[in-house]
Amino acid sequence: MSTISIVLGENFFKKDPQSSDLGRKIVSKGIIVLDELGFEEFTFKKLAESIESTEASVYRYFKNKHKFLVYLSTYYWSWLEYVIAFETHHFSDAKVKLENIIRIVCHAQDFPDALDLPEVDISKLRSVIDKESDKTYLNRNVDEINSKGLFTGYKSLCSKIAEVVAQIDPKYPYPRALVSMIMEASHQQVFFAQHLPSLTEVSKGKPKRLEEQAADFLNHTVMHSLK
Amino acid sequence: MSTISIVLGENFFKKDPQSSDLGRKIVSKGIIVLDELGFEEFTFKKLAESIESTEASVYRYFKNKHKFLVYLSTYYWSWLEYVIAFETHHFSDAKVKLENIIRIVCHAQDFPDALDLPEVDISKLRSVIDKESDKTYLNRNVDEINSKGLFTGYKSLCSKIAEVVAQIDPKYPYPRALVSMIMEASHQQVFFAQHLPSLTEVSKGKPKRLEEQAADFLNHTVMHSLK
DNA sequence: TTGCAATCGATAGTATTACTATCGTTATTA
DNA sequence: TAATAACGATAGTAATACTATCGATTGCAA
Repeated sequence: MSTISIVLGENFFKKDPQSSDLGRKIVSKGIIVLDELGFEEFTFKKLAESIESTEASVYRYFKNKHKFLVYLSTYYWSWLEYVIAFETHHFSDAKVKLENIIRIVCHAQDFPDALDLPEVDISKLRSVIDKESDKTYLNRNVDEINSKGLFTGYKSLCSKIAEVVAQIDPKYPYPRALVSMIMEASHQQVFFAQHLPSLTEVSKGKPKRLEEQAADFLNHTVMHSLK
Repeated sequence: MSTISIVLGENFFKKDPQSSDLGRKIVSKGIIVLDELGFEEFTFKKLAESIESTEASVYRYFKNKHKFLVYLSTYYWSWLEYVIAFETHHFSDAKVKLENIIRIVCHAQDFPDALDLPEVDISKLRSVIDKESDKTYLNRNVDEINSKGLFTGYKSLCSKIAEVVAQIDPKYPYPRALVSMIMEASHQQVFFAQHLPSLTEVSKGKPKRLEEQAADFLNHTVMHSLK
């Protein structure tokens, strides 16, 4: 048996949280507390209390909570890129491949346990990403953060998907815009279904899961745009 | 000559900012300061200083800065709904109508001075909406805020556009999802062009304005999805 | 014109946030 | 055995996000 691990560069932290028990606890419990409180209410002090450590110790690993969110987001996008590669590399037909990618992006299908992450509850992390990941870049310091390479996880994932789009229809003029739009929509539509249901047909009252409904909608949109 | 005015209900404030000079100043200067500092750095104290008033006075009008953002957002969506009605009511062909609506939503075309707002710099307000409006609902209190009717401005606008979509293609299964997706994309794509250019073909290096390029992309997407 | 209410500035005060810094103990490693 | 790293404990600071009170001005109504 094996486990995978996502390794992030040193720009993402002050001290690598994967290098110690405390660090791993900060990440795994941080996801849970962040999910419960939301980014605005979340503080390092509250996280520290929940793991019976101290504020100062958490600050040894991350400069501030925004950087912590960037770390978690990149961790998630890197994992997703790996899952997509693992699950779709064998599809030769680009159309089928893209359809599956979209289903994975939406979490419309299960993935094998081998792709689980040690210590990290991936569905909680996904929940955090849905609600908070936009805040990584909806920020006054986007340009500075971007210049340090902290968005490469997301950009790399989008690029790879855009390449598949371009394979299907090389003349389509907006592969990257289309991909970034559906990436955002993949969590927005589920969020809307849960909180502002009048904004979407994705709905709790239907037989399929919200994630599957979102994937159906996005696949419909993408396939009609192409070729 | 005439000016229009957007009137919001009393759930949006503690004291109606349109009822006094100070209130109007809070709104008009608030937009500017918010645009400059970004939501996280923005405080009522800084706003108060910039209009030579006091923190306590600002708090007399708005409970907190999040409510202030909700006020501004609703103000903007209400204005936009009015502009759309004014500028597109004469189109009988639903397709042409939708195309124009999308151009207006993206700010891809000018509007007559008659639709200007007194005391409010609409392009600055638009800039604030682009960067910050998602934070109105990406929030732990979405459900509470929604239950007080504070998102009706946005929901109403989306509904009206979705109706036009349904007119064009009554069998299309996702009119509301499509509209909410492109509403979000209309500011995201411009934001990406400015800060994360690898995520979109909308680009500063092209002859058309970013807003026009975004409108072209969204019109392409919508028209291929329908019928 | 007296008086009342509303408005606002001025000031003060509190709890929490977002950190930074230092110190001492314990565990690890060389 | 000695050095070092990791961490908990504690303290402290500036800013934030408020709430509360007081007094001066202004307009309007009896």
